[in-house]
Amino acid sequence: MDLRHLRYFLAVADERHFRRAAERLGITQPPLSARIQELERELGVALFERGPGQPVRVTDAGRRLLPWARELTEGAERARTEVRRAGRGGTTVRFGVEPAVTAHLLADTVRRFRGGWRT
Amino acid sequence: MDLRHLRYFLAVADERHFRRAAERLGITQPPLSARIQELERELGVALFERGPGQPVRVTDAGRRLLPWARELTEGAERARTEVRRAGRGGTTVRFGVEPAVTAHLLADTVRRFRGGWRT
DNA sequence: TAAAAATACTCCATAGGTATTTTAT
DNA sequence: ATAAAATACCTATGGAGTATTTTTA
Repeated sequence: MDLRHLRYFLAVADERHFRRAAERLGITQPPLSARIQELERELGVALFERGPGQPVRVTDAGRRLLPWARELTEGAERARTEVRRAGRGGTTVRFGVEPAVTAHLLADTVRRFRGGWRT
Repeated sequence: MDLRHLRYFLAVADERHFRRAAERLGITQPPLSARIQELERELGVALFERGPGQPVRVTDAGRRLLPWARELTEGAERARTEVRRAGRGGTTVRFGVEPAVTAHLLADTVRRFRGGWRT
């Protein structure tokens, strides 16, 4: 299982249609079917019910995979962004905001931050 | 960037030594160097300082990648486990515990759960 | 009969192996 | 001189494409 399998899985789950999902992914339908079959074989479980003339349905096991697939593909994207930024000398900040901090104060602070903290 | 790149990255960061990391990964040193170089090229930044005779050091950007690499590789493992279990008809439970719940009560409840809830 | 996924195959890109080179200590 | 990573090159696996088949509604 790699990130490609998860992206493909998400596309099929989203489109509920292999050909359209393949189109969205910029590939053709057969390799998409192959990748999904690989994933299903590795996990030992069907992720979709499908067949000619039937609508594609996500199975229970597939539904379990959905949030993980989203988390992992999005996490990879965030990692790329953060590390690239670090490579350009930037950084990434994460902070909590207590309820006592008003939206106005927060917005004002962010505005100053983007201006370079010239208070 | 796929999960393999992240596993390889973690191995090198852990061993601080390409040959030993490769050994741990069950491959040889040259393809490991190649995969790390690919990752660095994709991210546009050096992840390690290295060279003959120098110790391998993780760069600042590499340090930014570390927690993501751990989260993503471990997340993939958890996803596999959870979906396989669902395929066997099992499920995965996640719940919070308020401080009023004593460790003893919690342990007792888990024990009953594993026994099939025959209260 | 039509639509959709599966299958068969071919080709190419990429991962991994072996041998060798380069270079900082 | 040594140790370690980089490079060169070869091979094989696997991902993607095209053509075709299968199947069920």
